[in-house]
Amino acid sequence: MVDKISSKIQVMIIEDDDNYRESIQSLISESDKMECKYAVDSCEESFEILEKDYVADVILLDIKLPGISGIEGIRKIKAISPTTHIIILTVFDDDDKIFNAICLGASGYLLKSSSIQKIEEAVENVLCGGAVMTPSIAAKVLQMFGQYSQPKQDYGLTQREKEILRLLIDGMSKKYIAEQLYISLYTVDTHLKNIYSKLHVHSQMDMITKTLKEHLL
Amino acid sequence: MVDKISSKIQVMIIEDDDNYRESIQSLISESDKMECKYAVDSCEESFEILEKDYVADVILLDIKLPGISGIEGIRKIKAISPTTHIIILTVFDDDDKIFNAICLGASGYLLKSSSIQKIEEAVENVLCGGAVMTPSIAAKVLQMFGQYSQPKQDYGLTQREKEILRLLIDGMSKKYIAEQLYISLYTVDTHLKNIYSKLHVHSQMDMITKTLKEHLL
DNA sequence: TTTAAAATACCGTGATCACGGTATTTACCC
DNA sequence: GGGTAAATACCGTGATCACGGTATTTTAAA
Repeated sequence: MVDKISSKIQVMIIEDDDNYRESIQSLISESDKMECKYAVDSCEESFEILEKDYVADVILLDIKLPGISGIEGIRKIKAISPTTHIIILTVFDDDDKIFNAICLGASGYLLKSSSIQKIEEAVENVLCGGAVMTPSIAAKVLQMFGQYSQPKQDYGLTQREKEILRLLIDGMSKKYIAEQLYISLYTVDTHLKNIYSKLHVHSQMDMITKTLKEHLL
Repeated sequence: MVDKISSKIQVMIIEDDDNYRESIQSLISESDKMECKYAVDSCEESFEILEKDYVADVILLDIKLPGISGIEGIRKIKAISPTTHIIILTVFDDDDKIFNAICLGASGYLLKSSSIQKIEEAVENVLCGGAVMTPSIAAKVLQMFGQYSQPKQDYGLTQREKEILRLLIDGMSKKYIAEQLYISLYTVDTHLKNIYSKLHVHSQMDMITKTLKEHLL
């Protein structure tokens, strides 16, 4: 038997800074829960390993990498090994890339300055289906969430007007709406005129973009 | 001098479970960084205290409360004391309420089962402008983020088609777009026809709703 | 009970749109 | 050099839209 089956969590590191990579690898080696068989310096290398038999439970992934970047790598890694969880591990200056990363399916985002305890904790958490973020990242994510669900400005639409707006957004024509609501097409027109006036728009298109962008309704 | 000015972080607790409240309060009292002068069992009580001189740095807030709920309370607390950070502290069964909470301006969401170390850590983090989430919450938040920005389906729009789509979403008319791009109105029309065909829609409205809802572009 | 707001209905006109054609030029790939 | 995709241009017709009026009924508030 060449390879003894290990019950430890299989962690892979993709990081081009030799010092950091080796340092993390040796720290992980000291853990009794985790094991790091492969620590590579590019996504390309990791693909080769993953395409063979090796199954990584968690990959610690740097963003700034030569060749295929970490962000791009996420997609491919997920494609080769869907069950593998990815934790982004980087310095804090990538800002907008973070969002790409988490949208692409990374389960966590940690600073390189994080302690080995934090990393171990993160690894365990993502294996349980959780996600991990440093507070600064979390704050940004939450901030975006806040923006996303603010009705902020109230244009004083009446119930009927909102109802008609909803139907229009669902793709119905004025004519069809009139039929559905058992009212005259002229009435729908009047409502529409009032909505336009309240929203300060001059076409259905403007109205719909405004409604969807500002999350009215 | 009645009140000695303390340099410790001022933490307030709003929690209706007597046991839990008192237990947390006494644990905080043991900390040399935090101090808990007020531990109340309703939002109403906290309002009174905040409306006087007292300034809380952080409030640990339960969601399920008699009278004004924690969710509703957030808004008022923020109104009275805008600099106060709020950490939701509750059992994990509120699910959708979490999102309301974070959208309303809570800086963190912890489980009641969290250790005092985690709580202390969280308090320090939110004071630095960070946010804190338990991994399970974070996973949900990220999941929503992922949905929000997936192009998933590619309709094979060409560059020019995307450009025109963008301009239409910015509220421009076909005629105006033609002028801006120095092309004929007929050409815009042709592009539009092709876009319709690729997106399987039959009007600008449908096109825009589809584009915005599916986050194409 | 008076007032105001909301919902309803109607008309006409000019503008814009959707969509069926057809056709040419450019660029790139095999 | 032939094939293909992309971008460009043109035409006509019927449908739909935007918007200016005006006006009645219903409902709710004062």
